[in-house]
Amino acid sequence: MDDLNRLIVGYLLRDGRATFQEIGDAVGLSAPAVKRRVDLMRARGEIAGFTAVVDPHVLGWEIEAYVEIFCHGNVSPDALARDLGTIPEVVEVATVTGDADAIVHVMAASMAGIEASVERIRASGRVERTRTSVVMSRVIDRPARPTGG
Amino acid sequence: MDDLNRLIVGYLLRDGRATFQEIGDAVGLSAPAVKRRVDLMRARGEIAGFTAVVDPHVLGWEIEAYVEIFCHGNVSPDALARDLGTIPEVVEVATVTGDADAIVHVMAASMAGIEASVERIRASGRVERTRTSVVMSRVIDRPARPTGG
DNA sequence: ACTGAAACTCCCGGGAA
DNA sequence: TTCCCGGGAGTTTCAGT
Repeated sequence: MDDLNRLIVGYLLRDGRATFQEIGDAVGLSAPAVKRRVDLMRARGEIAGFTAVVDPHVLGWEIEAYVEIFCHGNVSPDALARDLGTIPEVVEVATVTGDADAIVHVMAASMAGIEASVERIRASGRVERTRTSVVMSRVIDRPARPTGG
Repeated sequence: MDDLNRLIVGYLLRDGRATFQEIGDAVGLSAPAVKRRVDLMRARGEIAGFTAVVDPHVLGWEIEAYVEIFCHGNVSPDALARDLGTIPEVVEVATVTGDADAIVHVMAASMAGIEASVERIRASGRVERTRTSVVMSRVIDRPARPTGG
């Protein structure tokens, strides 16, 4: 991963549909050279793909919440992935330091969907209790952190 | 926002660099027809843009944290956006119900970067105290929630 | 449908191991 | 020499009107 690739990635983050020629002009490479590098990065998994950036409301995901989960004893990330991976509303899971064992980001079409998801989270394995913070308004949401996939 | 547009968006979420013709074949439209619809959705802001999906580590954002912030009195989303928008490491901000007033997602290149960001968050305006949960491992990170921008 | 432009695929040249 | 990487031209496909 050299600086040239970083430049190309930076360009693609700002405009995922930029032409290879356009990128090439920006970084000082020919279009085929850019394509080769992009193909390589895709093959290596450094670029997972390309996606449209969509207002979540458009997709019908109206409500979201952050659920802190507190577990019995130790939690392995693998177990978490296994237990929570089957819940479609679960969009993000990260084990964290501090009070909680993990933070789960949930998105659903309605409050009932959030409730059901939290219920499923509770039911899954070692979860002792949860603490839910429902999002009232999303103030900042930057593309700096691509969500992977 | 009709079903046809939803189909098109769905296709673009899976492949942000799909050609209009390819999308047209999938949804039963001609390429120009697809383009007109996509242009309209972009103009309306339903599609905010297109971006590459990148492994965050590749960009040098090695460490992330969730910072709950507790404020004096009321917090307006606008004020939050103004105060926190200038901190580049701040990737997500959402006002929430529950204990905290808002949850801030921070990504940085190092723990020092996280620390500096939290310091800046504290310094900005009405923040009374913060509670930081550093991410140990990101277990699930789904593309279902496009990150906006 | 038509025009211009971009993508894709060769093959070639130069520099480093 | 061998391998890697970038440049260039021809062909096909796509974008835009």
